[in-house]
Amino acid sequence: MVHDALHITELLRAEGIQPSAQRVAVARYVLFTDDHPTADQVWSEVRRDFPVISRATVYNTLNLFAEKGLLQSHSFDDGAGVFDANTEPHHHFIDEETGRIVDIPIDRLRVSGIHELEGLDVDDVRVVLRGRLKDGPR
Amino acid sequence: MVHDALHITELLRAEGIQPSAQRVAVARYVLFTDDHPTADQVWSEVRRDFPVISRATVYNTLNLFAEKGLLQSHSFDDGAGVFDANTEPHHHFIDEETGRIVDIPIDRLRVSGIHELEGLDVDDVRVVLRGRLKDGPR
DNA sequence: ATCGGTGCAAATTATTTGCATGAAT
DNA sequence: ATTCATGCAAATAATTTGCACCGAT
Repeated sequence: MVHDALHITELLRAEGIQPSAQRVAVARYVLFTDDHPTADQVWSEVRRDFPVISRATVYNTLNLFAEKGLLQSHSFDDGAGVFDANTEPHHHFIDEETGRIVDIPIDRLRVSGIHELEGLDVDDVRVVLRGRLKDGPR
Repeated sequence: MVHDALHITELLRAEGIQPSAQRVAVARYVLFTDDHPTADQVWSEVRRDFPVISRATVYNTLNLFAEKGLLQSHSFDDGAGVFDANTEPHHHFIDEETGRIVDIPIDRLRVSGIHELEGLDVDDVRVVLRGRLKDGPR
Protein backbone atom coordinates (compact mmCIF):
# COMPACT_ATOMS: atom_id res chain seq x y z
CA MET A 1 0.00 0.00 0.00
CA VAL A 2 1.49 3.28 -1.11
CA HIS A 3 1.02 6.34 1.05
CA ASP A 4 3.47 8.77 -0.37
CA ALA A 5 2.34 12.30 -0.95
CA LEU A 6 3.24 12.19 -4.61
CA HIS A 7 0.96 9.27 -5.25
CA ILE A 8 -1.91 10.85 -3.35
CA THR A 9 -1.43 14.13 -5.14
CA GLU A 10 -1.80 12.40 -8.47
CA LEU A 11 -4.77 10.42 -7.29
CA LEU A 12 -6.60 13.57 -6.27
CA ARG A 13 -5.66 15.46 -9.40
CA ALA A 14 -6.96 12.59 -11.49
CA GLU A 15 -10.37 13.31 -10.00
CA GLY A 16 -10.07 17.02 -10.57
CA ILE A 17 -9.46 17.71 -6.89
CA GLN A 18 -6.89 20.34 -6.00
CA PRO A 19 -4.47 18.52 -3.68
CA SER A 20 -4.19 20.99 -0.83
CA ALA A 21 -2.24 19.97 2.25
CA GLN A 22 -5.46 19.36 4.21
CA ARG A 23 -6.95 17.18 1.51
CA VAL A 24 -3.80 15.13 1.16
CA ALA A 25 -3.75 14.61 4.93
CA VAL A 26 -7.35 13.41 4.92
CA ALA A 27 -6.80 11.26 1.85
CA ARG A 28 -3.70 9.66 3.29
CA TYR A 29 -5.74 8.19 6.08
CA VAL A 30 -9.22 7.65 4.77
CA LEU A 31 -8.50 6.32 1.30
CA PHE A 32 -6.14 3.66 2.61
CA THR A 33 -7.89 2.17 5.58
CA ASP A 34 -10.39 -0.61 5.65
CA ASP A 35 -11.87 0.72 8.84
CA HIS A 36 -15.18 2.45 8.36
CA PRO A 37 -14.54 5.67 10.25
CA THR A 38 -17.05 8.35 11.15
CA ALA A 39 -16.24 11.93 10.19
CA ASP A 40 -15.08 12.59 13.71
CA GLN A 41 -12.80 9.58 13.73
CA VAL A 42 -11.24 10.86 10.54
CA TRP A 43 -10.76 14.25 12.17
CA SER A 44 -9.01 12.73 15.20
CA GLU A 45 -6.88 10.45 13.09
CA VAL A 46 -5.79 13.13 10.66
CA ARG A 47 -4.79 15.53 13.40
CA ARG A 48 -2.12 13.14 14.64
CA ASP A 49 -0.05 14.08 11.62
CA PHE A 50 -1.68 17.33 10.66
CA PRO A 51 -2.65 19.08 13.87
CA VAL A 52 -4.29 22.18 12.50
CA ILE A 53 -7.36 21.26 10.55
CA SER A 54 -10.94 22.07 11.40
CA ARG A 55 -13.83 19.68 11.59
CA ALA A 56 -15.59 21.61 8.84
CA THR A 57 -12.73 20.99 6.47
CA VAL A 58 -12.80 17.30 7.24
CA TYR A 59 -16.53 17.14 6.58
CA ASN A 60 -16.21 19.14 3.39
CA THR A 61 -13.31 17.03 2.20
CA LEU A 62 -15.08 13.77 2.91
CA ASN A 63 -18.15 14.99 1.08
CA LEU A 64 -16.02 16.10 -1.83
CA PHE A 65 -14.28 12.73 -2.01
CA ALA A 66 -17.64 10.97 -1.86
CA GLU A 67 -19.02 13.12 -4.69
CA LYS A 68 -15.99 12.33 -6.80
CA GLY A 69 -16.38 8.65 -6.16
CA LEU A 70 -13.26 8.15 -4.05
CA LEU A 71 -15.34 7.19 -1.04
CA GLN A 72 -18.76 5.83 -0.27
CA SER A 73 -20.72 6.93 2.73
CA HIS A 74 -22.93 4.52 4.59
CA SER A 75 -25.28 4.69 7.44
CA PHE A 76 -26.52 1.71 9.35
CA ASP A 77 -29.36 1.25 11.81
CA ASP A 78 -27.17 1.66 14.85
CA GLY A 79 -24.23 4.01 14.66
CA ALA A 80 -23.49 7.30 12.96
CA GLY A 81 -22.64 7.67 9.29
CA VAL A 82 -19.36 6.15 8.20
CA PHE A 83 -17.04 6.46 5.24
CA ASP A 84 -15.76 3.56 3.23
CA ALA A 85 -12.77 3.60 0.90
CA ASN A 86 -14.18 0.62 -0.96
CA THR A 87 -16.07 2.23 -3.81
CA GLU A 88 -17.19 -0.96 -5.49
CA PRO A 89 -20.75 -2.03 -4.76
CA HIS A 90 -20.51 -4.43 -1.83
CA HIS A 91 -22.29 -5.85 1.17
CA HIS A 92 -21.48 -5.41 4.85
CA PHE A 93 -21.09 -7.45 7.95
CA ILE A 94 -21.39 -5.70 11.32
CA ASP A 95 -20.02 -7.25 14.48
CA GLU A 96 -22.72 -6.66 17.05
CA GLU A 97 -20.28 -6.67 19.94
CA THR A 98 -17.52 -4.44 18.70
CA GLY A 99 -19.34 -2.46 16.02
CA ARG A 100 -16.64 -3.39 13.57
CA ILE A 101 -17.77 -3.27 9.96
CA VAL A 102 -16.37 -5.64 7.34
CA ASP A 103 -16.92 -5.48 3.61
CA ILE A 104 -18.30 -8.49 1.75
CA PRO A 105 -17.64 -8.62 -1.99
CA ILE A 106 -20.85 -8.34 -3.94
CA ASP A 107 -20.52 -11.69 -5.68
CA ARG A 108 -20.20 -13.68 -2.48
CA LEU A 109 -23.92 -13.40 -1.78
CA ARG A 110 -26.96 -13.96 -3.91
CA VAL A 111 -30.42 -12.63 -3.25
CA SER A 112 -33.31 -14.52 -4.80
CA GLY A 113 -36.99 -13.69 -4.88
CA ILE A 114 -36.62 -10.19 -6.28
CA HIS A 115 -38.30 -10.96 -9.60
CA GLU A 116 -41.34 -12.23 -7.80
CA LEU A 117 -41.92 -8.88 -6.11
CA GLU A 118 -44.61 -7.01 -7.97
CA GLY A 119 -44.59 -3.35 -8.78
CA LEU A 120 -40.89 -2.88 -8.07
CA ASP A 121 -38.20 -2.11 -10.57
CA VAL A 122 -35.06 -3.03 -8.66
CA ASP A 123 -31.66 -1.84 -9.79
CA ASP A 124 -29.56 -2.21 -6.65
CA VAL A 125 -29.37 -4.87 -3.95
CA ARG A 126 -27.42 -4.52 -0.71
CA VAL A 127 -27.20 -6.92 2.17
CA VAL A 128 -26.31 -6.11 5.76
CA LEU A 129 -25.31 -9.07 7.91
CA ARG A 130 -24.98 -8.88 11.65
CA GLY A 131 -23.40 -11.25 14.11
CA ARG A 132 -20.04 -12.02 15.57
CA LEU A 133 -16.64 -12.03 14.03
CA LYS A 134 -14.94 -15.26 15.03
CA ASP A 135 -11.42 -14.22 15.86
CA GLY A 136 -9.42 -16.48 13.66
CA PRO A 137 -5.81 -16.08 12.56
CA ARG A 138 -5.43 -12.46 11.52
CA MET B 1 -57.43 0.11 11.76
CA VAL B 2 -58.41 1.33 15.18
CA HIS B 3 -57.19 4.71 16.33
CA ASP B 4 -59.32 5.39 19.34
CA ALA B 5 -57.66 6.73 22.43
CA LEU B 6 -58.88 3.86 24.56
CA HIS B 7 -57.20 1.31 22.37
CA ILE B 8 -53.95 3.25 22.28
CA THR B 9 -54.01 3.75 26.00
CA GLU B 10 -54.22 0.03 26.53
CA LEU B 11 -51.55 -0.65 23.98
CA LEU B 12 -49.12 1.65 25.76
CA ARG B 13 -49.98 0.37 29.21
CA ALA B 14 -49.39 -3.17 27.99
CA GLU B 15 -45.78 -2.14 27.39
CA GLY B 16 -45.50 -0.44 30.74
CA ILE B 17 -45.67 3.02 29.20
CA GLN B 18 -47.65 5.66 31.04
CA PRO B 19 -50.15 6.91 28.43
CA SER B 20 -49.75 10.65 28.75
CA ALA B 21 -51.57 12.89 26.31
CA GLN B 22 -48.35 13.56 24.38
CA ARG B 23 -47.50 9.91 24.09
CA VAL B 24 -50.98 8.99 22.92
CA ALA B 25 -50.80 11.74 20.30
CA VAL B 26 -47.47 10.44 19.00
CA ALA B 27 -48.64 6.84 19.12
CA ARG B 28 -51.84 7.63 17.27
CA TYR B 29 -49.84 8.69 14.28
CA VAL B 30 -46.65 6.74 14.28
CA LEU B 31 -47.88 3.32 15.31
CA PHE B 32 -50.53 3.26 12.60
CA THR B 33 -48.82 4.52 9.51
CA ASP B 34 -46.82 2.59 6.98
CA ASP B 35 -44.87 5.68 6.05
CA HIS B 36 -41.37 5.70 7.44
CA PRO B 37 -41.30 9.15 8.98
CA THR B 38 -38.30 10.97 10.39
CA ALA B 39 -38.55 12.37 13.92
CA ASP B 40 -39.28 15.78 12.48
CA GLN B 41 -42.04 14.47 10.26
CA VAL B 42 -43.62 12.89 13.31
CA TRP B 43 -43.39 16.20 15.13
CA SER B 44 -45.10 18.07 12.29
CA GLU B 45 -47.77 15.47 11.87
CA VAL B 46 -48.58 15.19 15.57
CA ARG B 47 -48.91 18.93 16.00
CA ARG B 48 -51.83 19.02 13.59
CA ASP B 49 -53.98 17.47 16.31
CA PHE B 50 -51.90 18.27 19.32
CA PRO B 51 -50.36 21.66 18.77
CA VAL B 52 -48.31 22.06 21.91
CA ILE B 53 -45.63 19.45 22.02
CA SER B 54 -41.91 19.98 21.85
CA ARG B 55 -39.47 18.29 19.54
CA ALA B 56 -37.62 16.88 22.54
CA THR B 57 -40.75 15.10 23.70
CA VAL B 58 -41.26 13.61 20.27
CA TYR B 59 -37.68 12.36 20.19
CA ASN B 60 -37.92 10.97 23.69
CA THR B 61 -41.23 9.31 22.98
CA LEU B 62 -39.99 7.74 19.76
CA ASN B 63 -36.92 6.42 21.54
CA LEU B 64 -39.08 5.08 24.32
CA PHE B 65 -41.37 3.31 21.87
CA ALA B 66 -38.37 1.88 20.08
CA GLU B 67 -36.89 0.57 23.33
CA LYS B 68 -40.17 -1.06 24.21
CA GLY B 69 -40.38 -2.70 20.83
CA LEU B 70 -43.35 -0.76 19.48
CA LEU B 71 -41.21 0.77 16.73
CA GLN B 72 -38.01 0.05 14.89
CA SER B 73 -35.65 2.76 13.85
CA HIS B 74 -33.71 2.54 10.61
CA SER B 75 -31.14 4.55 8.89
CA PHE B 76 -30.25 4.21 5.24
CA ASP B 77 -27.34 5.47 3.22
CA ASP B 78 -29.15 8.53 1.94
CA GLY B 79 -31.69 10.14 4.20
CA ALA B 80 -32.01 10.76 7.91
CA GLY B 81 -33.07 8.17 10.42
CA VAL B 82 -36.65 6.96 10.14
CA PHE B 83 -39.12 5.15 12.33
CA ASP B 84 -41.06 2.09 11.28
CA ALA B 85 -44.18 0.72 12.94
CA ASN B 86 -43.44 -2.69 11.48
CA THR B 87 -41.57 -4.39 14.28
CA GLU B 88 -41.14 -7.75 12.58
CA PRO B 89 -37.77 -8.34 10.97
CA HIS B 90 -38.16 -7.30 7.34
CA HIS B 91 -36.38 -5.97 4.29
CA HIS B 92 -36.80 -2.61 2.58
CA PHE B 93 -37.24 -1.18 -0.86
CA ILE B 94 -36.37 2.48 -1.42
CA ASP B 95 -37.72 4.40 -4.39
CA GLU B 96 -34.74 6.36 -5.64
CA GLU B 97 -36.91 9.09 -7.14
CA THR B 98 -39.35 9.79 -4.36
CA GLY B 99 -37.46 8.45 -1.37
CA ARG B 100 -40.48 6.39 -0.45
CA ILE B 101 -39.64 3.34 1.64
CA VAL B 102 -41.64 0.13 1.37
CA ASP B 103 -41.39 -2.89 3.63
CA ILE B 104 -40.69 -6.32 2.16
CA PRO B 105 -41.68 -9.32 4.28
CA ILE B 106 -38.65 -11.26 5.38
CA ASP B 107 -39.68 -14.50 3.69
CA ARG B 108 -40.04 -12.98 0.25
CA LEU B 109 -36.29 -12.87 -0.26
CA ARG B 110 -33.58 -15.42 0.26
CA VAL B 111 -29.91 -14.72 0.65
CA SER B 112 -27.51 -17.51 -0.23
CA GLY B 113 -23.77 -17.71 0.19
CA ILE B 114 -23.70 -16.81 3.86
CA HIS B 115 -22.46 -20.21 5.03
CA GLU B 116 -19.51 -19.98 2.68
CA LEU B 117 -18.24 -16.82 4.38
CA GLU B 118 -15.47 -17.73 6.73
CA GLY B 119 -14.95 -16.32 10.18
CA LEU B 120 -18.43 -14.85 10.46
CA ASP B 121 -21.16 -15.99 12.77
CA VAL B 122 -24.23 -14.43 11.19
CA ASP B 123 -27.47 -14.10 13.09
CA ASP B 124 -29.32 -11.43 11.14
CA VAL B 125 -29.71 -10.72 7.45
CA ARG B 126 -31.29 -7.59 6.00
CA VAL B 127 -31.64 -6.56 2.41
CA VAL B 128 -32.09 -3.06 1.05
CA LEU B 129 -33.38 -2.83 -2.50
CA ARG B 130 -33.34 0.36 -4.51
CA GLY B 131 -35.08 1.27 -7.71
CA ARG B 132 -38.41 2.59 -8.91
CA LEU B 133 -41.87 1.91 -7.70
CA LYS B 134 -43.98 1.18 -10.77
CA ASP B 135 -47.17 3.08 -10.17
CA GLY B 136 -49.73 0.34 -10.34
CA PRO B 137 -53.41 0.69 -9.49
CA ARG B 138 -53.50 2.59 -6.24
C1' DA C 1 -43.54 16.67 52.72
C1' DT C 2 -41.50 13.31 49.52
C1' DC C 3 -40.95 10.71 45.55
C1' DG C 4 -41.21 9.19 40.82
C1' DG C 5 -42.26 10.22 36.44
C1' DT C 6 -43.01 13.79 32.52
C1' DG C 7 -42.17 17.32 29.16
C1' DC C 8 -39.42 20.76 27.70
C1' DA C 9 -35.51 24.40 27.86
C1' DA C 10 -31.07 24.26 27.37
C1' DA C 11 -26.96 21.79 26.19
C1' DT C 12 -24.55 18.99 23.19
C1' DT C 13 -23.33 16.89 18.95
C1' DA C 14 -23.43 16.66 13.95
C1' DT C 15 -23.30 18.90 9.70
C1' DT C 16 -23.62 22.84 6.34
C1' DT C 17 -23.07 27.53 4.81
C1' DG C 18 -20.98 31.77 3.68
C1' DC C 19 -17.28 34.62 3.77
C1' DA C 20 -12.29 36.23 4.43
C1' DT C 21 -8.02 34.98 2.58
C1' DG C 22 -4.68 33.74 -0.72
C1' DA C 23 -3.21 31.82 -5.25
C1' DA C 24 -3.42 32.13 -10.27
C1' DT C 25 -3.99 34.94 -14.42
C1' DA D 1 -7.27 44.02 -10.51
C1' DT D 2 -10.25 40.14 -10.96
C1' DT D 3 -11.57 35.61 -10.44
C1' DC D 4 -11.79 31.43 -8.42
C1' DA D 5 -10.94 27.94 -4.97
C1' DT D 6 -10.02 26.92 -0.11
C1' DG D 7 -10.49 26.35 4.92
C1' DC D 8 -12.70 27.65 8.79
C1' DA D 9 -15.89 30.50 12.00
C1' DA D 10 -20.30 30.78 12.59
C1' DA D 11 -24.87 29.15 11.64
C1' DT D 12 -28.04 25.57 11.43
C1' DA D 13 -29.92 20.97 12.16
C1' DA D 14 -30.28 16.84 14.87
C1' DT D 15 -30.47 14.68 19.19
C1' DT D 16 -29.75 14.17 24.31
C1' DT D 17 -29.61 15.69 29.04
C1' DG D 18 -31.04 17.52 33.28
C1' DC D 19 -34.11 19.85 35.92
C1' DA D 20 -38.68 22.23 37.22
C1' DC D 21 -43.21 20.83 37.71
C1' DC D 22 -47.06 18.01 38.92
C1' DG D 23 -49.69 14.12 40.68
C1' DA D 24 -49.84 10.31 43.82
C1' DT D 25 -48.81 8.74 48.55
